[in-house]
Amino acid sequence: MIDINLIREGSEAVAKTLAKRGYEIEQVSKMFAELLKLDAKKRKIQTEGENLRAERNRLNDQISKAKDATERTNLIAGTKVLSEKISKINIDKIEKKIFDIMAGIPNLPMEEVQSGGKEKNRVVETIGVKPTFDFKPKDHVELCTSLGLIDYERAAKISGRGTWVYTNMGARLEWALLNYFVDFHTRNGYEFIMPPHLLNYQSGYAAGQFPKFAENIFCTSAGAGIGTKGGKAPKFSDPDFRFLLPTSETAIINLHRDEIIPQDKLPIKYFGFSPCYRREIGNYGNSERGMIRGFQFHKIEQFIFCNKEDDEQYFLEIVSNAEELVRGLGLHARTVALAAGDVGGAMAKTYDIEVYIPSMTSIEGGFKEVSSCSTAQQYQARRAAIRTKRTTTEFVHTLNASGLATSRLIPAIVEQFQTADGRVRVPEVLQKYLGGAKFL
RNA sequence: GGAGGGUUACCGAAGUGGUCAUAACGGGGCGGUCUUGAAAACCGUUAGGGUGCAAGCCCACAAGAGUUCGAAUCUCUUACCCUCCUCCA
Repeated sequence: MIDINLIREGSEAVAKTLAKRGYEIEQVSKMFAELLKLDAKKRKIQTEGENLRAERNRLNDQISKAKDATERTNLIAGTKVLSEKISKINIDKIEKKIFDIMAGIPNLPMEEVQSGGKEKNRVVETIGVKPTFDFKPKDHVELCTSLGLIDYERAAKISGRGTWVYTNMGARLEWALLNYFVDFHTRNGYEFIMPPHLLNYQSGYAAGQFPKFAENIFCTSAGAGIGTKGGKAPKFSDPDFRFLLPTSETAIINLHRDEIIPQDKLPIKYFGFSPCYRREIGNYGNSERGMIRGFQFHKIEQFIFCNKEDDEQYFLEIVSNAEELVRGLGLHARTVALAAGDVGGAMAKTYDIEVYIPSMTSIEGGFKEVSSCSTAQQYQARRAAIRTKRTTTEFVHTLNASGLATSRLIPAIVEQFQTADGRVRVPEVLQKYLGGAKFL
């Protein structure tokens, strides 16, 4: 949610900024005109209501002090009229309209963010060197299967498409990656968070998942289920409604929802671990075989709450942390500054770290995102009401970056580190977590 | 799942239809005055939101709805917490 004052004070400048995301200036201006009209109307109605209330409060005060029954009766009659008028004033409807428009406005890309869509993304950093092979390299699905790291077929049997089972050294490799990340962030002074995976509606609402993006989310409720008497689809209104978090970020933001964080607690640096559950509607294609995209994957997320002037500093910090993790594994990857149109709606600036997967070279050069590093500035904090108090209360800035997602690292690792004899070299930093194993 | 009890400020807690939410009373933290220093005492502060140039006004007693001229107080719904029973890794 952006600050409505920005639109009140300079709707043209805001429209111009949104145009960087590909919005039509004319359409945006029209929407703002409508919004400002509603806003003025809302404030007028609100003032009217408050004046009536003030008058009623005055009369009510007099009722208890009335000298005789006649005066009392007259005063009561007066307040009755006022109450009648007050009950007719309904501000909820107009407020909801304003909220709906505001909720639909994405965050404003920062000045340094390139205008335009994906094609304007810019590589800002190259990590490692592109591996070369003097034999015919295999793809990750083949390698993971032949080495017994992942069982795709049985995963389909027990769960369905878009899932996989980690088996044997595959499971240990996954575990090793997570350990490597946990140790790294802990060393850097971040606090480890393991949130519940099922969250309530309010958390989804504050994080912006509901009601607009509900179709991307798995939802549950106690009454839902096949063969259950009275089984039904989950509804928001269901007292047992929960949803499976799409990233631990959703849980971490909500940790401090509706709180005023004391200055001496800032910055708060967390890293969270959870599986990420996503429906991925319409996102499946042949190009994303194996574990490139699934309904459930593991991700460690860095998350920072800070004062606004520290935003830049911590943005650089979380990007460099994510790069450091990739570099530590010895993988070839790159960091890309996303153009405005490719930056997620809640974010003001995003750098993606993309790892190289040789078998996918034909698609965008074979680079796949393993970390998305962003600042939301005040956008998320405003919706979740997370503030701090200096001279007045102000919204904190929130920043988040994967650190990292494992499901795309395994394909990158097995493909980049494969040897002519069909084995895979274990990155040195992971060996201690794998009992010293040098090869898979 | 069953039966009770609760939710008011930083904490404890009073208030049971208007005269106590400018929140009684007790306690802790931080800052200040005073002091050679400390203690004590005193003052300020320790979570708010909306609107307005401002004075101010409105809202906030877990959340929502209702009764009433008027609700912290009465009624209903929901959430959360505690105790006991039941169940359980």
